[in-house]
Amino acid sequence: MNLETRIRTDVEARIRSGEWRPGHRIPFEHELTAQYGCARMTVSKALQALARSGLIERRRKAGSFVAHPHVQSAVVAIPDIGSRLRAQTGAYRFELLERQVRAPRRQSPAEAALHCRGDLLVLEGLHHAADEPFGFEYRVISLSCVPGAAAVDFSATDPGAWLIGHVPWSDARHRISAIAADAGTAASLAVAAGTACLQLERWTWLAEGVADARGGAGVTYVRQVYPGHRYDLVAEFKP
Amino acid sequence: MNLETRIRTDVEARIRSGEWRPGHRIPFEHELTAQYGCARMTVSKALQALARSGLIERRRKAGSFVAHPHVQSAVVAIPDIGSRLRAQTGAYRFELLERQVRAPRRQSPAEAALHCRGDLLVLEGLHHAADEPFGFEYRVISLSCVPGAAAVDFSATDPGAWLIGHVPWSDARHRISAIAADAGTAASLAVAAGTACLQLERWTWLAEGVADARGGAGVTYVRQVYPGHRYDLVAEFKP
DNA sequence: GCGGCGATTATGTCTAGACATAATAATCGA
DNA sequence: TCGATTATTATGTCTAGACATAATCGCCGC
Repeated sequence: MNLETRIRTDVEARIRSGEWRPGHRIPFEHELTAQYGCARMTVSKALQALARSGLIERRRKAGSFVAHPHVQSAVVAIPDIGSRLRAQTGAYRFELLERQVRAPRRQSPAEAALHCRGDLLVLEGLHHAADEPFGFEYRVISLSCVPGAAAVDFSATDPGAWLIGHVPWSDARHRISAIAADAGTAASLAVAAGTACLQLERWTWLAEGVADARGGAGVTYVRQVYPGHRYDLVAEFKP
Repeated sequence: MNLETRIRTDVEARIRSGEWRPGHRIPFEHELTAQYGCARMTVSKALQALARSGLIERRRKAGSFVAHPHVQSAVVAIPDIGSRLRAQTGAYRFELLERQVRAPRRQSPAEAALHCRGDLLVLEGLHHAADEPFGFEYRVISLSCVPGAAAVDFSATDPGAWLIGHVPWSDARHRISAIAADAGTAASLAVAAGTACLQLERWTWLAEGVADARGGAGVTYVRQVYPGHRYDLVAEFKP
C-alpha cells in the first residue's frame, strides 16, 4: 500500500473507531510529516482526500478537525435493472408493450422538465425476471437529442441499457416515491390494483452549455414501477 | 480559480458536452502540461480527481480515456427529516409515542443485523409538520454503545438529530422500499390502512475493528414510514 | 477592558525534478 | 509465423523545496 493511502486509512480508522471524535483536532501536517518520515505533499494529499470525502474539515491556521456526521447527505446506489436481474436470477427479458412517436406534451410536468423541442419516442414495457413481470417502465426519448433511437428495435433490447451505450455523460435527477398501482399498471404487473409500489423516476439532460445546440438538453425521462414486495433499494455507505 | 480546478473543469466540460465521447482518449499528461504551461503534478492531480469521480479511466502506457456512463451506481441524497421539514415548512415537532428498554430480540432480522449484546432503548414516534403527522419512526438504540441515550428525554428531541450529535462517524446501510401501511401505522399517520408508503430503513454500526470493544458494533436501527403522497426522495447528481 | 493591527502559522497551491510500475510496441530467435 | 524478450512510454508515487492565503493570537494603545 502506498504511503498516502496508509496515512489516509490510519487517520480514518481512528475517526471511525471513535478514538478521535467529531471536533477533535488531528495532528498538524508537519507532525504527520515527522511521524511518517515523508514530504508534506504526501500528508497533504492524504488529508485533502479525507476532506473531499467529508470526513474531516480543514481550516487555515487552525488545523484539521474531525467533521460532525451529517447523515442528511447519505447516498444510495440505484442499480440498473437489467444488469441487476441478470446477476441475481440469470434470467432477464424486456417486453415492449407500446411504441409511438409524438410531439412533447407541455401539460406533462415530466416532459416539460426535459425542455425538449423535437419529437419524442415514447415506449412502454415490462422487465421480466424468469418470465415473471418484475417492473413496469414508461420511457420518453428525445429524438432530436438521440436520433439513433428511432431505428432501434426495442422489442429486443432494454432501452436503458441501449441508452447507456449511446448517450455520452450527462446530468440527471432522480425521484423515489411510493404509489398505489393503478388498474392498468397493476394488470401488467399481475398484482392487485392499489398494491404499494416503488416508483423510480429519472430525468437525464446533457450538461449545461450544449443545451441549445441540439434542440433542447433533455435526453430521456423514465418512470419505473415495482411492486413493493419484489424490489427494494439497498446500499452500504459511509455517511 | 486555481490551475488544477481549471484543467479539471475544462476536461469535464468537453466530456459533458459530448465533444469527447465515451472511449475517447484525452490528451496525455505531457500534452496538457505543455498546453497549460505548468508542472506535470498539477495536470496529474486534475486527472486523478476526474478518475476518482469516475468520469475518466486511466491506464498506464495507454493513456486516459473518457469512461462509459454507468447509471447503475447513481446516488440519491437522503435528507434528515427534521432539518428538511424545518427548512421547508418552518414547523416541525417530534412526538414520542412509546419508550421501553429491553433485551435484543434474536428473531428480529433488523435487530439481529446490529449484532448488539447489551440492552436496547426502543422508541416509537411521529414526525409532525405543522401539527400534521408526516412520518412514523420506529427506532432501536444500543445502550451499550450509546449509554448516554438512556438519560435523554426524547419526548422533546428528535432521536435522529440527537444521535447525529452524540455518535461518532460510523458505517451504515440503507434500504428503501414501498409497503402498504398496516392498521396501527395508518392510524398514527391519519391515513387509510393499506395506503402506499415509502419505507426507509437505516442500520448504523461503528466501523469494523472496534466492534468487540463495546458490546457489539451496532449503534442504531431506524425504520421510517411516510405516506407516498407526502414524501419522496429527490436528488440531482451526475452519474 | 477592548478594538485594531501586525506577527505568526497551518493549509493551499505549485514546481521541477526523481524513480517505480505496468502495459504496449518493437525486436529477435526458434 | 509465432512466441519470448526487450525497449519504450504514460501513469503512479514521492521529494524538497517555494510562495500565497487566510485565520488566529498576542501585543499595544486607548
